[in-house]
Amino acid sequence: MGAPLPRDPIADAQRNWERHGWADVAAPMAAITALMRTQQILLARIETALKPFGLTFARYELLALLSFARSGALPMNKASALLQVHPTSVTNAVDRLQGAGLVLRSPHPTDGRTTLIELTSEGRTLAKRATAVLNSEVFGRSGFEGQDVDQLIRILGNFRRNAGDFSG
Amino acid sequence: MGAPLPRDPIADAQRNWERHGWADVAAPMAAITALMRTQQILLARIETALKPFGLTFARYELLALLSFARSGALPMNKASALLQVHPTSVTNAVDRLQGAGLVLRSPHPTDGRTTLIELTSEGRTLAKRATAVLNSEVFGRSGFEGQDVDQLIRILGNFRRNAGDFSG
DNA sequence: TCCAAACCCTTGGATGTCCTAGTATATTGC
DNA sequence: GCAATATACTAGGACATCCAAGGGTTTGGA
Repeated sequence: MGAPLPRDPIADAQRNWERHGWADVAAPMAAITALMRTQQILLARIETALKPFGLTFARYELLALLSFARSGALPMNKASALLQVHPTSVTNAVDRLQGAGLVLRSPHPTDGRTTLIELTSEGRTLAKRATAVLNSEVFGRSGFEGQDVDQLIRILGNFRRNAGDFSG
Repeated sequence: MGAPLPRDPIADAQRNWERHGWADVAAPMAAITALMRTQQILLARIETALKPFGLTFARYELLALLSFARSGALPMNKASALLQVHPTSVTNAVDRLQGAGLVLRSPHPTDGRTTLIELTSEGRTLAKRATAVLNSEVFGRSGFEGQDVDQLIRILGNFRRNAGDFSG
């Protein structure tokens, strides 16, 4: 977006919070704001890596999820639950993936309400190639140190459990 | 979106990565995926808290930024740089805030290219009230433990510096 | 001086997310 | 068995983000 700022704007915000008498919540405010910004940076990296494949992160996630399902197929509602996004977002992603020939919709054998998303062979191939690039260009160069990765997994895992994402 | 899942889908993904021979990047993948999901949860909480004020997080951030500027005014490009979002996103936010009477555009006194965003008194009042609610309902109940907040600030701060957000 | 390059903001288009509402199919209870 | 309730997916709309392109303003070098 531009050259680096001379100072960390989030640290400045934290100081502003403290100066205004909100010292008790200044640190969580800073942590949450930093998390939002970090997500933005990482998402941009991921989208850049996926662009050559004509994929976005949302579509890639669905493709990857399907590729790990033994049968290569999942009901839409199951995909929505596992990806933890709104059902309409899955509909949107499937529309586009289907248009690109990477997945197809098929009726559920026993439940007429349910639609199965099936990976095509093109979809499976593309998922594999995209994963290789993501692994090498994004996850392999995350910029997080080894111990920090473990800390993040622990802290964010606790948070997500408390937020009701999973009960395990 | 629904009931908690019986198992953590991100931990499952991490196991899938390891099982497919990508053990070297499985942990960063899990950390990054968890970060994306956490951002989603936090954003939803923030948007819920701001809804009664007719604000979104993007608009709130701009309002808050202005309220900390001594003069209560900032050039659009400065706001874009400090919030670290694309200039068009600022245009969009200003359009809506202006429509709500919370800010107004005024010409820069010496540079004809630049537009200043000015907080109105309604804007200043609303920013104050919205901040109070965010502090008590979101930041004050973040769900992160004290030490973890410090860890997050440190880890994400290092990441953002390495990513070129700031040089400090 | 003067014109090209740099900078600032806005418009238009593509994507993704969510919410609300509507249609179709299953399940449950009387 | 049939009506009421629950579940699954989709259509339409509101927002936010980014990119590409365009028009106006400044700056700086020839």
